[in-house]
Amino acid sequence: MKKPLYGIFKILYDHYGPQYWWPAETPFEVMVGAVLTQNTNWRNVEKAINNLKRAGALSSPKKILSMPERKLAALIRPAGYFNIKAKRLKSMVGFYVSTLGVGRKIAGRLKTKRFRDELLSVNGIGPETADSILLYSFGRRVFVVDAYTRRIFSRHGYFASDLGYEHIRRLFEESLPPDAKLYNEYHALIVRLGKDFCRTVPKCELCPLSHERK
DNA sequence: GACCAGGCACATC
DNA sequence: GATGTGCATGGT
Repeated sequence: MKKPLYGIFKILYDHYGPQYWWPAETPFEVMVGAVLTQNTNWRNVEKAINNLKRAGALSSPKKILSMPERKLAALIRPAGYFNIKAKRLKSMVGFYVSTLGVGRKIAGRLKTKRFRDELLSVNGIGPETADSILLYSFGRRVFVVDAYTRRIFSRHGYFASDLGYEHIRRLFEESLPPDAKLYNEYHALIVRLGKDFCRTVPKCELCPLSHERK
């Protein structure tokens, strides 16, 4: 019998302690980072975010909207895919200003399901980016699934490696207490574990979960 | 020089 | 509905 997912959380938490996610100064910065980190090393994202900060582009969403796309792309160059991500940032910030409202008043009234659907309709925001924004920027109770989650838990036999995003998300949400703080910490711990051990080594004996393997 | 990193949209079958 | 491909930098 496999250890419950909540048990895995406890192992990780005992091993690593709190992760204090998301690494950003403001909720808006979380949203920008969520787009920039798509298939990209966080170190590269940090360089791009620092460029944006120096340019004053994170102090107000409208600065990003008024900035020429080429200039925006140049600033986020270190994060890779800079042309496509410049477009995605523009559409994401457009949504932030128009639909969510600058004071986030509208967002507060949206139910999470509706909020998620709205985010998914924005160009450049897919399931993981939407869920990262919902959880880490707005504190909504949504479990974030990423490549590490899929890789680690499929290797440990919890599901097939090609199981769909929504199925994996549902599995975690239905197996865990409904607690946004828990989801926050759990996803961060999974990423921490993935960075440490589960990159290219399928079975690493140093992994804190290795003794849980059947 | 190959391989990878906290995905997504779009084309094609 | 599933599968393949382009997007791009910087670290190991």
